[in-house]
Amino acid sequence: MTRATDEWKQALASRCLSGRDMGRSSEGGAVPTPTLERLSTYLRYLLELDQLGVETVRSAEIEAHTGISAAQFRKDLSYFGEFGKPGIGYYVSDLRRRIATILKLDREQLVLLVGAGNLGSALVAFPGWEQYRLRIAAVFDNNVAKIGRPLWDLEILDIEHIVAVNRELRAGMGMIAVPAASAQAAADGLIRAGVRAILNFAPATIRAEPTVWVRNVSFIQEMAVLSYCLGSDGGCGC
Amino acid sequence: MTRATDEWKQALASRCLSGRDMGRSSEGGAVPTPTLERLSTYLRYLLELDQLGVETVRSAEIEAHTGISAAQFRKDLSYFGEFGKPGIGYYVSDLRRRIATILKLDREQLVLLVGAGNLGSALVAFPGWEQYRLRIAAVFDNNVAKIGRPLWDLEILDIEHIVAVNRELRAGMGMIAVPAASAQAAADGLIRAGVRAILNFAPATIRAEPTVWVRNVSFIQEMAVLSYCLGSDGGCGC
DNA sequence: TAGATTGTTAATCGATTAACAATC
DNA sequence: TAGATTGTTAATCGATTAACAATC
Repeated sequence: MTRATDEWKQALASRCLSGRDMGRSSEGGAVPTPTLERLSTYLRYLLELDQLGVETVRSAEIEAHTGISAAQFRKDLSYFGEFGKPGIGYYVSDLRRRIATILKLDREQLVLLVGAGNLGSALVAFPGWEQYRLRIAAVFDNNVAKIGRPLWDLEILDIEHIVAVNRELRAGMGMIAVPAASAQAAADGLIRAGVRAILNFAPATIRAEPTVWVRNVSFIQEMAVLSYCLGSDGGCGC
Repeated sequence: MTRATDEWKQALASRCLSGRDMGRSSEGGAVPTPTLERLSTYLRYLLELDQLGVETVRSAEIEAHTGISAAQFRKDLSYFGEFGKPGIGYYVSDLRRRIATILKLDREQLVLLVGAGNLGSALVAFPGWEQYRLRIAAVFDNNVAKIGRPLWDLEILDIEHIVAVNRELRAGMGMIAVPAASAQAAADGLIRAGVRAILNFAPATIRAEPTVWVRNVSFIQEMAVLSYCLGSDGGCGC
């Protein structure tokens, strides 16, 4: 058995896994992680309302449509300033814009994708990126049979060239859509290329320096939680 | 603007979104949701160790390889009983088996998938299901151009037939991999078919009775959180 | 003005951590 | 036995909720 070095323990602990670290609001206070996660849900609903031409929205309506309580919504916003008018509510397009700015989604953010398999293909084809001003700028793989081939409107690039490619692109974010066994190598490549935030879809734990943010999406873990809930008629932890 | 009925508010609140509801351990106590989520991470690591032929593992090693603290690991297990031997650690294959049983992954669990697009295709092709004893038993779509065609080793079925099909299969879980606009209809179909737990990949809020468990996987929300973290050199909430 | 809804505070609730007695 | 590691308790920490004064 390998034992963790203190370095690696520290690296893990200081990132996303412990839930201990906080964001900073514009006023310097700490922003809870769940607040950041919910901001994106508010943004989704506000984009919907904006497209429908709705002008104002009240916190009670946010609760009705997202399931997040009105009090929670107002508390979440309070980390970043004042957004509404008592007696009226919130101006949809103003709030949408301000939340987008908080999340740095008011400018285009480039994303590198590692893994041109089925999941990678689905990620590139996902139609929602544009609305959030995220753009997958390049796709990489280590499979010579795939390199050079197209993946939708992108050409699959050699993972060996990731550093050189991103010297041009300067993407700040990356996604890992490779098998678990290759996930760490993919992360290392992204980090060498200058990526500072990584979304990992592989069922594997990624090691990275504390300056690199890593979040994990594991649908198999989600299904495991739901499996536990099966059979319980209420009061399940999910 | 539509206002939420109390019914619908209640339905939302009593499911997964608030984090208020708890699971129940075998001893009747409440199990925190984060504990259930971590159990699946432990299981993943234990499956790895088991395949490597490792016989015992200590909580400090769990911490080193998963980033979840040793104290947290022991606390999580304590909701379900005693699993280890002081001075020794845990027997890998025993612990693996017992965690699988807690998560009801000691038997095959059937899953219905709605949506035979790129994401649905990637989900069917995902090689990890078998290890968790999850099996996608049928795929449904409402697109006549797709119905009847194969998706890997499955035939894409008409969503209209979902109730009849699941009268045979008796799957308890479902996954939604359709555009946001169709997500609620997909959920309604799954629920009519008798599914009790749903994993929703669409960026949409699903309404369901409190007896149906819903969890959401939203990679765009994950990317939004990471986007917020960009630029902060440390102390980001993710 | 009267009614409605915000922003914020304090109270509650729940999860994580640290420490250590029990025990292999 | 001595050393190691568990299971559990109590303390800490953080997030959610409820209530209400401020204000449109």
